[in-house]
Amino acid sequence: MADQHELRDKGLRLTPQRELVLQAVRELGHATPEEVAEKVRATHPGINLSTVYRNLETLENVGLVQHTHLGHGGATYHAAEELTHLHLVCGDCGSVGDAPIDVAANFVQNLADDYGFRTDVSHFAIYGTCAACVK
Amino acid sequence: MADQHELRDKGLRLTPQRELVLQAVRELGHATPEEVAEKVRATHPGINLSTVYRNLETLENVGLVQHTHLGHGGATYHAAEELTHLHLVCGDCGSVGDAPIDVAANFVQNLADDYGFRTDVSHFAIYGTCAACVK
DNA sequence: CGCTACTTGCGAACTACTTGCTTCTTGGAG
DNA sequence: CTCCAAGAAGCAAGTAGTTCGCAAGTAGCG
Repeated sequence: MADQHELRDKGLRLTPQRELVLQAVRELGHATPEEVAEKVRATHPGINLSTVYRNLETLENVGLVQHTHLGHGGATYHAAEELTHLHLVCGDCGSVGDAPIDVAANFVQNLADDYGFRTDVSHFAIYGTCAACVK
Repeated sequence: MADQHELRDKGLRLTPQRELVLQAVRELGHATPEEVAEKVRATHPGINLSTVYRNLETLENVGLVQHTHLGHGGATYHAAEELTHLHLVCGDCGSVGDAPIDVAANFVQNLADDYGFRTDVSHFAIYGTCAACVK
């Protein structure tokens, strides 16, 4: 598995727990640490919450996962491969929709041109009201 | 004061503490509940943190202040009058810059057209790297 | 196969925020 | 001007989410 490479290059190991955490993130799409832990417990009940937290942090350093703020305060994790969309969080119903990252391309360009600011659009959710709740 | 109106219309009161909280938010531009509390304590040392939290919530319901997520998890409050800009948070140095809301106009329009999503751009910070750190 | 450094599990500690309860205060009514 | 009900403040305990310390376990190089 290529993942092993990413880890070992930094002197890290691919432990069963770590593998499970990564797999859980990939399957869940986006999930809070708590949700990841729950998922992992399905196949490995003894895993500790702090292990999940540590592994998410580790995997993030290596670049295999990334976190996003969806608003409630807690971070939400993604597999790095999926980071091609941004999140539309509805303040009314709480749903989280996706949109391809290029709807923001123009916006990102504006910020780069006018402020020299290099934007990571997917890091924060976009807050508003979804189509269903607007009605 | 007009504020009194906004409050009383909803059966709420204008207490010294509430006034101070509002004033602190206005003076600070944007601040975490903790920072507001600290500011208020300068002139009213006995104020309780929970009072600040409750007042921020109350003032938000009335529409005099609004909160934004800047990322660390805690909310950040603004006076409603100042909500005409969005926040550029730098992941490297942690600085928070402002940008007029119209740089996002295009982006907002895209989301509205393609997804029927009504965006509140200022609610979440825009994450990235500021000009100074890009160098 | 053995060793060493990285990891895990677990409990306790922390931080940021919330809630319950009692006492005090605001502000409209009399 | 005084009274009173409802709202608000203060305090303290509670909760959620996350981190830390340390002893025991284990991946993986040699």
